[in-house]
Amino acid sequence: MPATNRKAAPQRETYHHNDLQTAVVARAVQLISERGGPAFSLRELATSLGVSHSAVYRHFADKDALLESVTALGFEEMGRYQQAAMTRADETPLGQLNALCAAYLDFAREQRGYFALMFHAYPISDATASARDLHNADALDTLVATIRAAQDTGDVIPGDPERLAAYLVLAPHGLASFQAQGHVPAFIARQDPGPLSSDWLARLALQPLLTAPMTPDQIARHFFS
Amino acid sequence: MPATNRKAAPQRETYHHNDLQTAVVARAVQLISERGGPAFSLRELATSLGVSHSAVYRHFADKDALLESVTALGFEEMGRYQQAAMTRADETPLGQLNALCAAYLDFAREQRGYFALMFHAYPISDATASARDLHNADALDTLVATIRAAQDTGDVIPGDPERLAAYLVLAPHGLASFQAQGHVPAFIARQDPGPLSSDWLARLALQPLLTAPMTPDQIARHFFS
DNA sequence: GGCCTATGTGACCATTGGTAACAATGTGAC
DNA sequence: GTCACATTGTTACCAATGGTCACATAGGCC
Repeated sequence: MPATNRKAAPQRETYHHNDLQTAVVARAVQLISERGGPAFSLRELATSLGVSHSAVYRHFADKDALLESVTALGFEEMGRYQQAAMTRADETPLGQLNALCAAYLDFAREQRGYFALMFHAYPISDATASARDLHNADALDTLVATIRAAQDTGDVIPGDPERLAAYLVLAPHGLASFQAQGHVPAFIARQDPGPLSSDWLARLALQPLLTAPMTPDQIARHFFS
Repeated sequence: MPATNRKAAPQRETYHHNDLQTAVVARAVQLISERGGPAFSLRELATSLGVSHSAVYRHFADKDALLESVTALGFEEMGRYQQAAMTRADETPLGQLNALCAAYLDFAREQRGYFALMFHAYPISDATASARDLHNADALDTLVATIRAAQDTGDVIPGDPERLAAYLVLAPHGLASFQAQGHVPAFIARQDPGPLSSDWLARLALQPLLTAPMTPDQIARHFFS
């Protein structure tokens, strides 16, 4: 036998795998995360689960269908990042805004694979598009409420909160998009006096909306005390 | 003969193609532009040029090498968009800023294929990364100078021009990234009272930097007089 | 003309996404 | 229990793809 040029399939003793569907998605998530995108073959995925590649087609119409499932999980995960940011942030609305931006950037950095599927795929599938709209509807409520609160405390400039929210999404998304690609342009990266941190980047995006933006001096003192 | 399931190869009468390298890149640009990304096979490219697929390997080490050449052209093209924006814009610095942002968005929309190669590929190749840095160095000079001018006229809020430039790149890039994927989130799209135009989107990104942001009423009057 | 190099060809390979006929297993009706 | 049937998995197969190699053709230079 030519035997194993791939890692030996973990032999299972039962003929049926009992929850192959879940196992396939889980492994796909893992592979995508490891490789920063859907750079795996169905065959290697199936083999690594000790299953023939055609078994996968019992559970997913094709590879795209599998990727859509994974993408949907990505939006859920992103929602969890957002919620965690809200609960973990200090109590000021401005702190929360900062945490929300930072969470977006953390997600793009830590979950490259998900981010690529969610935002760097073309053409975007209908399923992904509606998953995104659903996520946005939720996320927007939180964001707008937080902006309103930050306006009430006088930290954020006046204006229609939903409009400000639109700005506040675009800049972090732009940054996240660079970040996800693994190469933040130098002239942006050097806005950060230290190693790139999400908190820093979030602050950068937020500055234009602040009634009292920090001076470079203040920033240096605040972060490198 | 099974004959042509693909479009018949345009027969050439000379054995040598005389400038296959150029022809390959040109056709690759065309295919990428038509399909919004590198969704073509070397074989179909070669066949459409009336050449065997292995001929391509005389001029490019592999497919990635070809894509890198195309990507480099993308940065050149983007530079032209930027320059055109500067010369075509009305004479006020603010108008120029708006035109620069709009040009970025126009590029993302009109040159989806280039944009995808340049900014939505992962991992980014070294060649692409340095092409980008080169482009950025040029583009940044223009941008910073324009921002400075707009600050002098009092249209743009004070602050380190390079920092403002960083923001001004991030927001349009975020927008462009959505746009390139063909699905601008609803809550962002509805900031625009009319059909999505780059000019509108540019204005959206610019608003937070303005000393006198427009009201929705003003915008409506300005665009739908 | 003769030689060397550049360029193109066809045959071949392993891998990939996908399909289909078939085999093993679970399940519900009787 | 067992018998039909739907699930789930397997093997064998297919066409397309990126890539390599030995070979063919052409151009340039002596």
